[in-house]
Amino acid sequence: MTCGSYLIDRLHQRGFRMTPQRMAILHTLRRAGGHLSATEVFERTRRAQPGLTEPTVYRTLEFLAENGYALAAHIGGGKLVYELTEENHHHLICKKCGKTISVEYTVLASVYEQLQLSTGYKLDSSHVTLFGLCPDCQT
Amino acid sequence: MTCGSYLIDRLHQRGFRMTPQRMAILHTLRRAGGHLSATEVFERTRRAQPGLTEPTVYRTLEFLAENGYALAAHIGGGKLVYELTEENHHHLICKKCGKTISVEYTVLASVYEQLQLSTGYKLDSSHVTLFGLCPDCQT
DNA sequence: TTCCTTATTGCAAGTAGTTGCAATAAGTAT
DNA sequence: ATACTTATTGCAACTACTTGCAATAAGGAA
Ligand SMILES: [Mn+2]
Ligand SMILES: [Mn+2]
Ligand SMILES: [Zn+2]
Ligand SMILES: [Zn+2]
Repeated sequence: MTCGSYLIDRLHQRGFRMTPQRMAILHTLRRAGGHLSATEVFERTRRAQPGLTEPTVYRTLEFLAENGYALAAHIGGGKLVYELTEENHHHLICKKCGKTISVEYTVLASVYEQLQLSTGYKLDSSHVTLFGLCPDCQT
Repeated sequence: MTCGSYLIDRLHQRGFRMTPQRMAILHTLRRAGGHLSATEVFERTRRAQPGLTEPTVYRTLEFLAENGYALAAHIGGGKLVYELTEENHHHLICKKCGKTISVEYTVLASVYEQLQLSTGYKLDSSHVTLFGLCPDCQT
């Protein structure tokens, strides 16, 4: 039916509920395919859900990310974006022009394992964002 | 004299100016020793500089970080903090309890070099923040 | 269907951070 | 000292994000 239906059982098993708002926000994320800010999600989802409010969007996105239904990424300048969980990947972002490239999930795996051993911290090893300067901006 | 005096020549060489506001903000950062948010910097610096405004604080901190006079770090939840450049280090932050530990600068050097070779990006290799769960929060 | 519990939402008000622009004042030259 | 250039600031208005709380409604039980 709608594009969030597949989640209903998983939500219920954990005591959560499916709502029209969550359904619509999931639909927006699915349709976008890539990274969206909370404001973008709000503006796009509102078209199908006129009553939708900003706090609901912020809380829903946080909820989805915390429970593994979506990925969050800090992309610099304090900006936070979300996307639906697809295959695992990381990002390199150019601080100057904003150009973003994806990095294989496996590239960071060994380093993170080493750090986990030496510190005891269990590190996020998915959807990590690294910053730098792209080839064009290194003048 | 005041704790930002040592910067005056370096600023002038680049066409920048030293101001009472910058001096006072540098003094606040120096005295704190560790990470401070923009709001914390504003509230502390205002005590010595009553006319100081928020935009000036935000712009000054951004200026200091962009020009290598201070370090910025995203510490999760969209929070951004600043500190004066001392010895190089990274941070591991627990997403649950917020506990932060420092990591040797050298730990990440080799990985970042490899990534630079494979992507062409020149990556930030100082004051990197990684997220995860500390030993206590891994239940 | 109807009732019940409580997760979730909307509202209203608040805090945090940003931006355009005119006024100020740091530094330099005369 | 004085005048000049323009980097920097303060102001005001704006956008982004958060929070407490009462009202709503999802899901389960009777
Ligand atoms: Mn991504
Ligand atoms: Mn630090
Ligand atoms: Zn670039
Ligand atoms: Zn912890």
